[in-house]
Amino acid sequence: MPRNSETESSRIDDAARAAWLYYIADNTQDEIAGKMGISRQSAQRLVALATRKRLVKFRLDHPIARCMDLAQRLRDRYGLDFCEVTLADPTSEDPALGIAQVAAAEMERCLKAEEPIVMALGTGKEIRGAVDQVSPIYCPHHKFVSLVGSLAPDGSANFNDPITRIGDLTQAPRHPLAVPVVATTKDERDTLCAQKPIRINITMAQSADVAFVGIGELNEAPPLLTDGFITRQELDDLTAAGSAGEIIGWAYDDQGILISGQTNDRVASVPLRQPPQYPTIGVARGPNKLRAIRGALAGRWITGLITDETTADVLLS
Amino acid sequence: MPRNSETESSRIDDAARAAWLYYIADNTQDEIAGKMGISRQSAQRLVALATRKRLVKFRLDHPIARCMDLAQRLRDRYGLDFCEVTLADPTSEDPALGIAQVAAAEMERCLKAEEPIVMALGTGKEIRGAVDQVSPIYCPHHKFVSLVGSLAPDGSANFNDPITRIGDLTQAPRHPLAVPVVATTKDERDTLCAQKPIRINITMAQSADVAFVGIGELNEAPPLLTDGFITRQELDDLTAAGSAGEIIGWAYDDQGILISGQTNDRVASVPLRQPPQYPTIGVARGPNKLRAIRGALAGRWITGLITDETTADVLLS
DNA sequence: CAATTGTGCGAATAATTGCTCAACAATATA
DNA sequence: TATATTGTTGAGCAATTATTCGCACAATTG
Repeated sequence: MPRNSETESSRIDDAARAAWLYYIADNTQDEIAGKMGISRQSAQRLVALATRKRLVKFRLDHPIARCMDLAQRLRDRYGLDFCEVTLADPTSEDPALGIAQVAAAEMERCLKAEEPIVMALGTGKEIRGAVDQVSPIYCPHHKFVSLVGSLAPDGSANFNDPITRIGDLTQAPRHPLAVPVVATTKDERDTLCAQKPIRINITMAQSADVAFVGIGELNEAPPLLTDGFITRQELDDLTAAGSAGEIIGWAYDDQGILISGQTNDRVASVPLRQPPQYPTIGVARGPNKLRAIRGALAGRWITGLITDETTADVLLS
Repeated sequence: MPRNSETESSRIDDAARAAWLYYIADNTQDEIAGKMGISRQSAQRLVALATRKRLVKFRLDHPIARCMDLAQRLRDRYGLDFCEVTLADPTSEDPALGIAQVAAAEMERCLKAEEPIVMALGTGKEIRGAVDQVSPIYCPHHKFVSLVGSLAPDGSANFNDPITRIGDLTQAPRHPLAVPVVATTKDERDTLCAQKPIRINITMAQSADVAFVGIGELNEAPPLLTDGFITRQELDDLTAAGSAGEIIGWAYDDQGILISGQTNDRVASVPLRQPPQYPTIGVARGPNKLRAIRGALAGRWITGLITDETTADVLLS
């Protein structure tokens, strides 16, 4: 337990200071220890803390020829307005590795706009990871709106919502959707979505200026299942109906056609348009997402894609 | 000598890849070696190359309470519109350490503007260091103009000019001043500045939207002297006349009043206005710059300041 | 009030990274 | 063509960094 909030925040300050001395001023941890009057180990811990808490951000500014080429070919092949391909680490399991940084850079680009914009966000590890990489920018003139319910299955509000986080970073108004991802019945969904605050948010989301969404797989253990938003039975039914993937809860097949009935009747997310009315960037990578990404591209659910080298390779093969 | 440009650029690509695996994907250099099919040492060298070439950039996103406070007090005390204070490493000799990163972030902020702007730049290690930290952004609608001559004393064009560099990064038009910093005689200066292309650039610079300038000291061994722009005799004369510092070549005293005559009669830089007609950010730190910074503040030559903790401390004491 | 728990600390040690050196290959220069 | 020059490589070694462990301390809990 933290001693109190003051010591806690000064520890973070110290961590930032140590990390600065380490990464920017190019000191060794021994030197940092000397300058800050602490032991070498403590210096090491502070630096590690700063990176863990993402106080330091690494950015790689170099166009890798191969990635540029893959992105161009993906744009051409799938008629995308926007595509970025990042490097890949075939070993890593992290679904957001690399693409989070790229998505964050693109989000930041959107946020610099002088005129107010509405940015719509989905959920998932990729979007959350991207938001975590966004640098604090003061832009209270923008608005953030959630495309998908942010109530956990137990009904509690999810404070790890990307919407909450990016609102903090920008000090801008945020509009989470205070509904579950999937309602129990169609009627319940309709009732929930008819509530005035929810209606307002959905309307806002439908006229957003840009959206960032994850692309969910629907195979063995998709996040929708493991996070308890749908049951094993529902997943099996979706699979049997030919589901290839989902975007903000809407399941579609390999051709990108929405699955009729099933959970789609009860999803409380913002309705998707096909093709989208505004730039909609899909953020996804990894072999288990391939089918879902292909479906999303086939159905023109997205106008932009951020993925990695290996995924891009397969999508083009 | 590089084998040829292809191997050269692919080496940089490899460096970027290695650095990505190291900093973003969190691999050890051993793992990188394995994945890229090279020896551990080569992996180490690639990572080092990437950092040396500034392909990887470190950014610290945390408001250090003390720095925020110092900045606020500097703004209040000297009537600045803008002030940022960064951490300090008392040990380091690097005149641009830390402030370069902050200045780069501020430059990037300016560059996001949709409507075209003209950014004016001075010279010196601080400005050069800042420009080196700017990430490539495609913004050909902006323009960059130099406030000070970019011809070396031997008459050769200086390709390390910040203007050239930032023009490359943004793919925007750049307007260097193809004159020496200090002409041999007043007449020569007048003749040079009367040339049409020079006149055009000076006019553009005078109606810029923002400027970033270094603040030069005029003590034992200022850059103006060591780079051969002025002679020892000229420096001694300036010192005797009470010079405290210089901005883009214009020398002023402790009250910020321009030194009359001397090199100021022959400086081929853009004339300064007092106070400036547009945001003018001074970028400087370090004990040997204190007098120069104080003079610049007293004379209201700048509307903004980027400096470090220890310098800020002394400026406020 | 004692037990528990989480957290930070230093010491020791393991892992990783950086540096120097000598050999060598490619290119430029005489 | 011979010879410098420049830059790259791997090996071994030195320096730096990360991890583990046991202990101490403060806050919470029973």
